[in-house]
Amino acid sequence: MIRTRFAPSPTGFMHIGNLRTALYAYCFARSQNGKFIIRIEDTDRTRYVEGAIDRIYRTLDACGMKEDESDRIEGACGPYVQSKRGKIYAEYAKKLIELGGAYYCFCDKERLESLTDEIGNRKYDKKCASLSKEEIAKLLRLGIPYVIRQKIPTCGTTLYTDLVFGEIQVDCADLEDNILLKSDGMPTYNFANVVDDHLMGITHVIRGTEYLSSTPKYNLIYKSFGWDIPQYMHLTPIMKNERQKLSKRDGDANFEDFTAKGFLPQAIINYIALLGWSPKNNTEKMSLSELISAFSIDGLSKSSSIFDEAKMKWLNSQYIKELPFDEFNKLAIPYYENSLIASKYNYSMFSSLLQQRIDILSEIPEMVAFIEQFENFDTELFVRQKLKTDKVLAKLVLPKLIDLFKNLDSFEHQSINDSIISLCENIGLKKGQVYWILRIALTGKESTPGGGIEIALLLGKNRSLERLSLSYSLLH
RNA sequence: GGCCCCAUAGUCAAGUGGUUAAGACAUCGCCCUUUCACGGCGGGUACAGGAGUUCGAAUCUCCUUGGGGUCACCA
Repeated sequence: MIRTRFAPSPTGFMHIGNLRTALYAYCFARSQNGKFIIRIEDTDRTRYVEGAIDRIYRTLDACGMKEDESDRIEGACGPYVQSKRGKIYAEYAKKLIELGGAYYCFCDKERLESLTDEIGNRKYDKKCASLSKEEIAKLLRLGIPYVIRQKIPTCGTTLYTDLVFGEIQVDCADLEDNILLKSDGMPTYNFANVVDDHLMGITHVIRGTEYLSSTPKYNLIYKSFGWDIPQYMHLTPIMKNERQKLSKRDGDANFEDFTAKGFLPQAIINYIALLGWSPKNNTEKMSLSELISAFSIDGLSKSSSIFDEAKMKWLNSQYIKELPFDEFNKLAIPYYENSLIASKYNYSMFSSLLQQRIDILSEIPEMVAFIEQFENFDTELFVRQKLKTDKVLAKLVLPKLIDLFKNLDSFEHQSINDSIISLCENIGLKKGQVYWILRIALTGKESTPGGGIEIALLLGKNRSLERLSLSYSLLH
């Protein structure tokens, strides 16, 4: 049985890169009829952020990824929060010492710092590795603070096969005797991840490449214990540009910032799935369940990829377009409420125009602002080379449009259209020319959520007339 | 700096010794049209550089260059 895990640290918000790691682990497990486990890695209490765990679950829920075991879903391998597993680590650390894979270290901070070299790197010199049993017992009795360090062979190489990168080989001499158990009794990642992955029966470890070259070290621990080593899939980072990882600070890498901006969770999931992985058949728009059935390890990329919000926007627009109208309208309401038209109109009129022409929901306020906002605008907008319209033509047409609107019996789409057509015939202009002038005169905007008639209908007869007159006066 | 890893267009990416080097986003042009948008059609743009191996290399090897990761009582 395949078992994968997502093991985030509750140190802040849910980063897009983390989400993608979770997504791959989830898809891989589901595609193999395996289990997906969530484990909270909170052994560093100084970095703990209140509410971060909730955010992790909230994000996973929003994306539709349901775990099989976690702190909130009972499983056989709990607890699923590392801070609640202190005793387990202590016990296994002792055992590892007995097995010769670790040792007590009593060196204090000052001594450790004295080991720092010119470039600022520091490597422990294994001083305590040669302490005798008696010395150790004595120091322990004296209550000297200690840590437990991994005992790494002084020579030889260690290697493993990563499922995406292939064979990775590292010289033991390049590895350090890392701290496994801190002086506060808590384990470091170096130890906790090994113990937990083993105890939780994880068969495939899926995580970022920052662990690619330290994995041999972890494998040494598995070997000391005589445990089976899991399979590894290391994932390349998502970059902001060629040289920087997606930054946490800018708020552009945060899942909830994206949803607040009006990105749909399924679009986000879909987009990030494609960053670093591609399906065999090249399809791009895929639901979570399609992602699961298409997922395969050999589609994983070895090189890092740059996050491109423009493409995610495009995907988002695809999802928006296919939403049932009522659902779109419902999602759009908060954005209307935050706009100049708040509680003044029947929002669904706008929704029917907007659904086909926005990429993200947050474009809505700007798109509808013209309804309430009509000020002096640049009359150069009347100039449109393709249609051969200009200010002179606008000056000619506007009075006729005003007359036309005044004399309209019924103010609805069909009748407006009919009279505009006959107007065009009378003065020998193309429909497009008149409509362009109408739309600009009504809105003062180059881009609007609808055409001239739609806008006129939204505004109503009186306001349309007001605006036409005002625009006409601007031409003098 | 040592060690590990990576390298196809502006971006994501197919490609695994023989292809006119896919596709998508973006961009540009045209068409449709009641503007923009939507939609349709089309264009330009890529194998980082250099040596090999081979009849033949984006694909294999080496070097160079560029980039990333790592070297914590952080994960």
